Amino acid sequence: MSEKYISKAVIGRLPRYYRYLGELLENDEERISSEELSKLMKVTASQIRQDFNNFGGFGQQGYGYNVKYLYGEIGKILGVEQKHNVILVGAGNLGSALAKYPSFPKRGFTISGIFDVNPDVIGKTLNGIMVRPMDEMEEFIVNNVIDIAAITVPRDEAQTLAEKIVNAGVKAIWNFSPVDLNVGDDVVVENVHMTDSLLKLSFNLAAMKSGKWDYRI
Amino acid sequence: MSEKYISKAVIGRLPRYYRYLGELLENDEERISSEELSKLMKVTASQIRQDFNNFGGFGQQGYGYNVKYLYGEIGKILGVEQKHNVILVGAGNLGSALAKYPSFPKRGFTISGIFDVNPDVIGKTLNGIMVRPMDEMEEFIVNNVIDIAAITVPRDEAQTLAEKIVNAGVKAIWNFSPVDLNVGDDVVVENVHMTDSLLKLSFNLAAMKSGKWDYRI
DNA sequence: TAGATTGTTAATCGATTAACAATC
DNA sequence: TAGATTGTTAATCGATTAACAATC
Repeated sequence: MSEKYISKAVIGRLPRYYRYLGELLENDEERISSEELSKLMKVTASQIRQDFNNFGGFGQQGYGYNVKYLYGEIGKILGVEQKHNVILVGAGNLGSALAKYPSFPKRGFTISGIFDVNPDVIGKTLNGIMVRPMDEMEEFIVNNVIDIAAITVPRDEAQTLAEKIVNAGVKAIWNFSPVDLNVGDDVVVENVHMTDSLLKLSFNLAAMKSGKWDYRI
Repeated sequence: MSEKYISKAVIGRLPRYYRYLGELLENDEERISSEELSKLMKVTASQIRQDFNNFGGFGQQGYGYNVKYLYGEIGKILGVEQKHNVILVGAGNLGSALAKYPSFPKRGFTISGIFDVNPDVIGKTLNGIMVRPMDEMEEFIVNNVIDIAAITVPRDEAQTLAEKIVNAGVKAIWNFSPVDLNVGDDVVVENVHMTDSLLKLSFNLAAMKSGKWDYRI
């Protein structure tokens, strides 16, 4: 296997590059050097060049990087070129917010199914998509081509549902439940643990105020 | 300054420890060794001991760690002992979801104000809290003791509002807008960039399917 | 006391930064 | 061609893991 190893650190930075390049593109910037981008993003130019060169050379000596081209290449790497079918598992407050979030369709992520156990929401529509009973989820996954399942159910239901989702053939889970899901290693999981995030903020605030810990990078 | 330096990596792991210890406590576990916890959390026992010892010795040789005590100590470190007053800046889909999220009050984070520019939502209530006009935000911050502002407004409004929030005296921003906020270094910012998170998932899915990159830890 | 397990030092590993030759 | 800036190797820095002495 001759696959190039890409570290978690690099992967974590790619969406941020994509975001900044998208903004530069909006502002009709044609080219940018690693030095200029480094000032904008507050990282080192060296890191930018190292990061990009994990995927091959996108720049040109003496010129820098063509913004449009670089944006496109990083988009390809991130899989934004392909369309993705997403289901929402859980139509509570967070699920509803995701259903209406405009950035996802813009990036090619289409919500094609929403599922919940609550009879009060089943049959209602969220952003034009009908909420179906949770029982029908597996059949729906099998009959449609679902790439990603976003899980927004309560903690204790998440693992069981994740197993059903995986058994039905989904290979990517976007997990908003405050648990670490246990799935096979042919399935990728990305967690959004909002409470963890809030506690990190709380730590940093307490650390700053107390002066007890030096916590910055 | 004799403050102990705590790395970002360690801070990032604290909420996860807190979560696991909370679950152990729910299950009436009295003690746990770093070895047992390491199996549960899928990290090394060595890392657990190193992490805890950043803050002083919480364990006892030959015994391990007392779950209740350790949970309490990490809670203190994370600032969960104190009550926090939070305002929501932006009452759109995500803001509404946050207003109704039950985990936050449970951890001592009280939403005491919600602000929006949209006349359609101003005056309405979210989870019993009235949505106020954005104009009133700064006065509200000054008159109340606000610890944290959660920003869920569109990208282009985030920086301007962040400045107003900071000028009014808030020292912690929980940022859900897809931009990096520019604030002084006496203000802490924690980002929840959901699109970035989705793109990471998309990358990992594409990498796994294509076999082009070896991307796991 | 003997066994278990922490706290902590030392060794290893990986990621970031610096430097510079290659080249547009 | 000369100047600019990349791509890439080497040096540094930081984080993780291993090992073990301290001690409950």
